[in-house]
Amino acid sequence: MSLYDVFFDLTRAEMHLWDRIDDALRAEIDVPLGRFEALLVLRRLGPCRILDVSRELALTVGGTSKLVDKLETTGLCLRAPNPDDRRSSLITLAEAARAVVDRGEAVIDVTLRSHLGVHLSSDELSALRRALHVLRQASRADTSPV
Amino acid sequence: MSLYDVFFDLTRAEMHLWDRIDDALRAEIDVPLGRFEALLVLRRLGPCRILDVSRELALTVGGTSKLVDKLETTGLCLRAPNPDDRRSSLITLAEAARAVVDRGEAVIDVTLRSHLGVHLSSDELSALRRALHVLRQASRADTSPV
DNA sequence: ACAAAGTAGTTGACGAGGAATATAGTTCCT
DNA sequence: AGGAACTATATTCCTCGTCAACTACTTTGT
Repeated sequence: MSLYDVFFDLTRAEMHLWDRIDDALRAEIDVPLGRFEALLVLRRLGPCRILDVSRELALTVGGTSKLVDKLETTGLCLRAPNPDDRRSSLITLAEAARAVVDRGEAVIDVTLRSHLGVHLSSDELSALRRALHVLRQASRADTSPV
Repeated sequence: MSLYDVFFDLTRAEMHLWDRIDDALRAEIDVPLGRFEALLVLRRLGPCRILDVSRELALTVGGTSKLVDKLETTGLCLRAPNPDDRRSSLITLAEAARAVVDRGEAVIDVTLRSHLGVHLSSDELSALRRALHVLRQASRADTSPV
């Protein structure tokens, strides 16, 4: 049993959960998970720059720019000029998007309950949560100094 | 603290570890991780069909076909006619690939030690292993009956 | 034996996201 | 003030992997 086996299970569990949530979100609110994650960030941060969103999502700025393009053309967010820095825009969650985000959140919760909650005891779940959180913090520390 | 937070940490930990291993493999053996995973499967299963590889990797058959194309053009594996079923080929690891796989395995191990082993206690690691394995088994059960 | 149904693989069109590049604006230094 | 260096974003091209359509072969049922 090597570390690779742990990593392999990590990747496949991630792929599977991602796909289940993505399916559910597309079916219920017609927004794929990648875009929905950006909506959650926008709601949490309030109006902010592409760069801020890209950091939260651990995506490149270029990728985030395109992601926001799509949200904008579907009317879920909008770019407004940033009065403090004309290089950037402030990305704002559209008012109409709030209800969508609320519904999507509920969809995710239901999906995860039936795919995480069902299979793991609450002890296993909190152990998982703790370990993943440690790794996430480590990866932040590993990435941000770059 | 919602289940989504656990899922979010899961995805970002996965992305980060994937990228670290991918970087290391490209640097050391010039094979990206996606292709390397297929090599590991081929070594483990011996000569087998596209379908078998696709199941192991949890990819579509079409994607796996293209993955094997690339391994074949770089000389790491080869397709041979399957005597038992002329619809399919048997994919075989090239002899020359064995040394590459051995080196890649070592590269992965070093990389994971410095990104998993360093940050998690052995208790945390085995809890992580256990929880992920449960999820992986659940996703197999969820997928194969389809 | 033969048609119908099922299975293995390939291919082309597509979408996601990264890397490199281009552009515009800002900051710093003198 | 004026230029060098830096920063924020947008854009282009590339790779990866999915989906859907298609071909070829095999299995099943009669």
